[in-house]
Amino acid sequence: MVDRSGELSPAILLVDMDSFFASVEILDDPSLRGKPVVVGGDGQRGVVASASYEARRYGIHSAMPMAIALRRCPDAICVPGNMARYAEVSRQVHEIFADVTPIIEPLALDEAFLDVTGAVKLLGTPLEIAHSIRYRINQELHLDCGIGAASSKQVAKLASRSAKPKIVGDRVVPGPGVYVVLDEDVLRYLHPMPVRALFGVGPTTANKLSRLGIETVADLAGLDPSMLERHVGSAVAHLIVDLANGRDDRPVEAGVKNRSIGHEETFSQDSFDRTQLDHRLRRQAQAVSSALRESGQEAHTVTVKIKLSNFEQHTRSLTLEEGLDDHQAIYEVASVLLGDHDISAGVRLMGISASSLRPRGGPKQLHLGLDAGSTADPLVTQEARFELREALDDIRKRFGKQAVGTANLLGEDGLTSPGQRDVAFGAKELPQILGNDEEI
DNA sequence: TCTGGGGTCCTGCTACGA
DNA sequence: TCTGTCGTAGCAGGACCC
Repeated sequence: MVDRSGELSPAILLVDMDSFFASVEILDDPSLRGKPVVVGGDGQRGVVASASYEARRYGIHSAMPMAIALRRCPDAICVPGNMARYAEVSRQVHEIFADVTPIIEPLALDEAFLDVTGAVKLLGTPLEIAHSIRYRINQELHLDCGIGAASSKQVAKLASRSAKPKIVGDRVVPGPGVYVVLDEDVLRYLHPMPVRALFGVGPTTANKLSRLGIETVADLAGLDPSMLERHVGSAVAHLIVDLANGRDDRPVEAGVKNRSIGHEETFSQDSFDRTQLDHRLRRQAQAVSSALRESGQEAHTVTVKIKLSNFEQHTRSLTLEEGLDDHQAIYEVASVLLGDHDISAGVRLMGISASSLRPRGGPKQLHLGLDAGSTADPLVTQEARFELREALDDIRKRFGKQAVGTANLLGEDGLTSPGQRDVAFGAKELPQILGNDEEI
């Protein structure tokens, strides 16, 4: 067969590791090889994060409640999972990608888009590049993957599924490993698929479309998006009709930063106890603040989410002028937000998320909490103000009297004048809680 | 059968300032 | 001074992804 993958422009690969978490567990413990392995939370409330192909033969798949998975296959070996280890292997996989192209957009630990357009002259056609990446992952890391190649992200993603092994009945049928969809074949490839295959069509949207008699991508392709707007919203309507017609010009973007960082947990038993929730909130605030500092960012919005025993979900959020990255400050904001929640129904899950992220170390707007009336704010403490003043004095001692000033004295570019340090103070007050932080 | 944890994006509503 | 309009930002909820 003639390799025409060189005609793809841009040439986009989607590399998807096979049963990634389960495969890493088997790699680390070869006695698991050939056995049904499921990775995920144990207990009654966990779900499957990854399942080996032997486990999939029993109808087990990711996101399935662990209780059901174990009922389907009582002999399945349940492994709790080790995200740090998976992240480490993921980094090794990315090192192989980096030898091919710098344009890598990770989707998850086990998946990434690669734009290999620039590598074609040097390394061969996209098909040859895909095979060489697969070969190296297999030889160097002893793992398998499926790779889809196309000139758009959406089609490359679907092609990667076509490349992977399939479960037919209770048999595992090997896939081709690499699957290329040429531009001239895109519509032929897409149109017979169910609408659910498209990115952006989940169970809810698929149900709505089904009620309108739209079952396949071909059904969707012939529609005017404005006819769908009333049912699925304008953004989704335009997105899915475009995708159904093979229109997708989203580029592969390298170095995309997270927009939020969060931590949440489902409790083994519903909690009705505010003191217990408060302890857990403090722990979650520590996890989030550590992650923020590790990423070199600070958050201006803090959101507390709870899921009640009846699965109702509620969020409360607060946006602050100053960025937070220390756990005490995040905890205090989260604590106020949690106080707004009615927990009488019992809390199944609770989490904190930090968003509106900005790089740490840029010009800061700290809050003094010193002006009249501001002490009404529950977050203002005498201690914090005292410590803040001490910190200011320290800054002035070390960097001079001009080292700190008020935000309204900043230049139009938001920066202090040359020679000044990068700390300024705003007028609306909510204190930066300083010091006494065992993590700092 | 009974639903995790990490995220992103969109929508509708409300408040607020110009 | 009051009222209506518009744009923007924040908030809460929902759908989606892996």
